[in-house]
Amino acid sequence: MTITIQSVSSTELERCARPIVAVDLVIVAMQSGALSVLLHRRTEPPFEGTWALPSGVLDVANQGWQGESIAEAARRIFEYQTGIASASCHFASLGAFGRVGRDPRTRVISMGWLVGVSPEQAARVDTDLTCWSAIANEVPWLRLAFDHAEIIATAEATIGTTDATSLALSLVSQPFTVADLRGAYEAVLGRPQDARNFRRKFQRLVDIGTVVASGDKRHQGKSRPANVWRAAADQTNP
Amino acid sequence: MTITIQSVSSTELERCARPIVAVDLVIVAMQSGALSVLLHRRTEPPFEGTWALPSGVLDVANQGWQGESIAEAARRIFEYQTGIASASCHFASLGAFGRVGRDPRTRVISMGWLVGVSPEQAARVDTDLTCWSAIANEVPWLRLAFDHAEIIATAEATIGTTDATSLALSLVSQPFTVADLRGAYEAVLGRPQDARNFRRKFQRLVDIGTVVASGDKRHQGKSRPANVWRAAADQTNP
DNA sequence: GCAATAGTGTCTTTCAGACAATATTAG
DNA sequence: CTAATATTGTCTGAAAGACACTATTGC
Repeated sequence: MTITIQSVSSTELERCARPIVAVDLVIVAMQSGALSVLLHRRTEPPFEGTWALPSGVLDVANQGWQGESIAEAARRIFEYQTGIASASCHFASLGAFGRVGRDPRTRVISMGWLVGVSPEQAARVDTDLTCWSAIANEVPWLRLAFDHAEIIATAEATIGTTDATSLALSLVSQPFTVADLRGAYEAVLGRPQDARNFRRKFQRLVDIGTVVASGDKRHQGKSRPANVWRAAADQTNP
Repeated sequence: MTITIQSVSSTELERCARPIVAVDLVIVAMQSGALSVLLHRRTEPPFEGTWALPSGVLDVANQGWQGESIAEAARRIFEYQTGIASASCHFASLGAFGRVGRDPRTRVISMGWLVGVSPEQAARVDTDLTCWSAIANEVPWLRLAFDHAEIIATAEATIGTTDATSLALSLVSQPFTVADLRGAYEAVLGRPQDARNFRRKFQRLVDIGTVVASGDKRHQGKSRPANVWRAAADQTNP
């Protein structure tokens, strides 16, 4: 038996039911040396009173034509929810989360995005109905709204398998010392990094131009001053 | 200035415009030693007469409640379009493709999926309005419908960066010889593999149980018979 | 014996991880 | 001089790539 491949007809395309497409943000920052996720407390059903990821709905009709791209939506919703300019932040897609029933109201396909922000940026977020929860802390995950625990688990897996450099660079204040960046790597990778081996890895980042010397030095207390560095301009992933 | 994070309200969720969510399949198979992609010729606008990837629309309302998950949709549409049982095939998500204007009719967010099929399965697909096009062949990509050239480019990038083992195992007939699998690796990686170094890599797959000896031997023409092997049962990615 | 493919071992390079000593500042 | 942090170099093991020979079959 052979099969002939068929296209979706235009009439079928017009008639068929459509889901909502949303964006869920896993916004991470360093809090006292560990990775934390930004959560906010829901004030209406469903899941009223539980913690949830910041999110928003993809714009399909505005801006004159078909709305905005998914990456644009992620940045717009991030800026709307946090007030932070997205240009200096690291964005990485976590894929689609489309389980049936993940939102009991209607069918929602959500695109997960991982966003890394610096300590200064993180400090600007209002903590009224929000909190930064350590990602290693298992307790709150059990009671998160929707499938947000699954999205955070995917974020953890993505963080663990992709190159840590872009994310770590987005988590440190600019400019930074080698020790600062090493701390970010340790937060991202979840394990201590040997200072000497890390310096070798850092040197490779210098050699390929990912980080550049700022020329200044910085010293804290009574110790030898450290050289300070900056991420090269093109470190954000669109 | 501080910002308070807000949830999407239920009324906004009901009112807002919704996109179509679709699935585009990059179905790959080995054709005379090289990777090929299954294309079909469109018979209606838009892009009438041009080549396109097999695709379908996510089911949101049927099956009683909210329809099907994205992975279920990918397998359903694959089986509908090819007649091949999806259980023995390798599925990997390529992410979302949601550029504004990618479909001129209406806003469509498409989930790309990479599917690897064996030569026997590939041979079952009718070649009436379809073709297997070598993935290294640049010419047809220029004239593909929608953003399907971009999806195939993403598939190539994904193939080049992820571990080739699962995909290669899905591309060979079962059972297979070491030389068969090496040919699949060469097609996937796009470069020749040294037989001796590959045997060492293969031995690691045996050691961790990814492939198991079938016990038989196979010989072609006048040469020494080769041992034949099988992929372990749990090689498909859902 | 000859043709053809299957299967095995060694050397080198590269990268990651374990490990200790020296350098520069404030006090 | 002491405290504190910054910076640098060596050894070792794992894995990948380059490379040549032996083994088993049909004819």
